[in-house]
Order: sequence, then structure tokens, then C-alpha cells
Amino acid sequence: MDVYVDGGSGRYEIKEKLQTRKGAWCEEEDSKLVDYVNNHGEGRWDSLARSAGLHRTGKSCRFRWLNYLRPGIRRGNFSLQEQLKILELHFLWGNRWSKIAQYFPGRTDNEIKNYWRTRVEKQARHLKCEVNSKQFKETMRNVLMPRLVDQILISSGSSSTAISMIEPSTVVDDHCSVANSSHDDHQTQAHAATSEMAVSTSTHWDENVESSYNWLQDDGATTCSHSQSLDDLVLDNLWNWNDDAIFPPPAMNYVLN
DNA sequence: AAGAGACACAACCGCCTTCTT
DNA sequence: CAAGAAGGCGGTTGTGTCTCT
Repeated sequence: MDVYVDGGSGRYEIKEKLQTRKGAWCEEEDSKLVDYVNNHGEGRWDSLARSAGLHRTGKSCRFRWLNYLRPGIRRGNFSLQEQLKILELHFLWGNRWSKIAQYFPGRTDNEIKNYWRTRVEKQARHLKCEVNSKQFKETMRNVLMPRLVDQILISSGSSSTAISMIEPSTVVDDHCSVANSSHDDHQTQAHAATSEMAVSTSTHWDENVESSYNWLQDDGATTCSHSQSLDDLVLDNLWNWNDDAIFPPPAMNYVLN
């Protein structure tokens, strides 16, 4: 049984005479960690924690550094382009957050995971379906993503937004595909996210969807076609795009048939 | 104004893999 | 080569804030 001792803003856990603090990090701890990593580098987190005088586990130090303290971390809302890319990459790889995060310089897997859970899964609940269900995926691919693309094009203010297309081809696991461009190519494209989206289409995950989420041309014209079987008016209310978030609270409950 | 519930996100946990000795 | 340590990753929880009644 763990023993907890009042540690002020946090709490302490005593394990085998090693006292480690839990809970939110304070400025002093952050400062100690940053100073130590800047002077000695990353790695060997358990010994780093001791050497830096931090009463934290190595894992806790690693997490804090990688997700909040290391240089280049970007905070704040995801852009429309980033939101689209999260949806797209999740189609390809599912909950492989660290892999998805590779395409978002400055973003962390934890941040993307939180985004997915708080925004996307919430919408699945509002639609009364499982987030991994075919029904929700179809709604995402046929309605949500094309509309997000439209919003991106509108917010870009022109039709000249360069959008590169990645041809689906190479099957990398049982049921998904990725572009046949190299990993470096992907990352290069990801770095250009503000004005240029790297979008890809996966055709292997569900060949039976009647109206697939088709793709964007280099001149920015969308070739998206989506199912008209859903009531557009209802969906306009449901997916009320804005610059801050693609998943605002739904104006009404909507149940897919 | 206050309490309850919902929400967002930071952080921890446990399992698995990789590395080191 | 084996065993223990450390790291990586996805799932889950805790908590502060916001919104609603």
C-alpha cells in the first residue's frame, strides 16, 4: 500500500524509502529540470531526476520535458489544417498517437490524443455511435472532412491554396494504406502545414463506402464528393465550423439512421 | 450567488520494447 | 545470453475551469 504525505501543492508517494512528488509541476521544478537538461542533456531520466534535485520519478521528468518544457513546443488550439490532418492520419493509423504526432512539429502525442478524446469522441457520443464504428467513420469521411476542407479554403481567402496530394498505394499493415512517398517527404510536407496541406486518402480501410472522401487538386479546387443522404441543414447546425474548433457543441441531437 | 455537472487538459499508470551491463 | 533498468507508448485518471440551473 502506498503512503501519501501532504506535499503542499502536490502530494508525496513513499516507495521503498524513495520520496517522489506527484501532481502538477511548480515553476521551481520546471526551472530545475530545464537547467539540468540544458547543461547535461536528455536521457537517463531516473538519475537525472536525482541529480537535478527533483523529487519526481524519471518518467515524470521525461513526460514534463517532452510535453511542455523542451524548446519548440507549440501550445494552443489546433489550426483547421492540423485538425484535418489529425482526422486523416487517424484514419490511417488509428490510436497510434506518437506516429501521428511525427507529422505535427511542435505538437505532442499527448496533445493530439487529448484533442481526439475531447473533441472527436465527444461528437461520436452526440451522434450516438461508437467513435470507431463504420457509421461514424463514414460521417467523418463523407461529411465532416470535406466541410473542413471547405472551411480551410474559405479561410485561406483564395482558391490558390496549394494542396499536395499523396497517392495511396503502399499497404503497410492489415487494413490501411499510406502514401508511397518517403517518411522524410511526409515530414517535409507536414512542415508546410500553414499554407499547404499534405492530405492523403486511404482507400483500403473501407472499399465499400459508396461516396468516398475524394481529393483535392493542386490548384485548390476540391473534388470532394460526399453523401447527400444526410440532411445538410441538420449537419450545418451540427458541424458549425469556426476558426477555433471544428467541433463546437451541436445545436441539436442528431441520430443517424 | 452557489452548487452540480460537463469539459479540457495535465499528468500518472501499466505494459511492452529496447538498451545496458 | 540473461536479467534488470530505462524508455516509449496508449489508456486512464485527477483536477481546475467553465457553464448551466
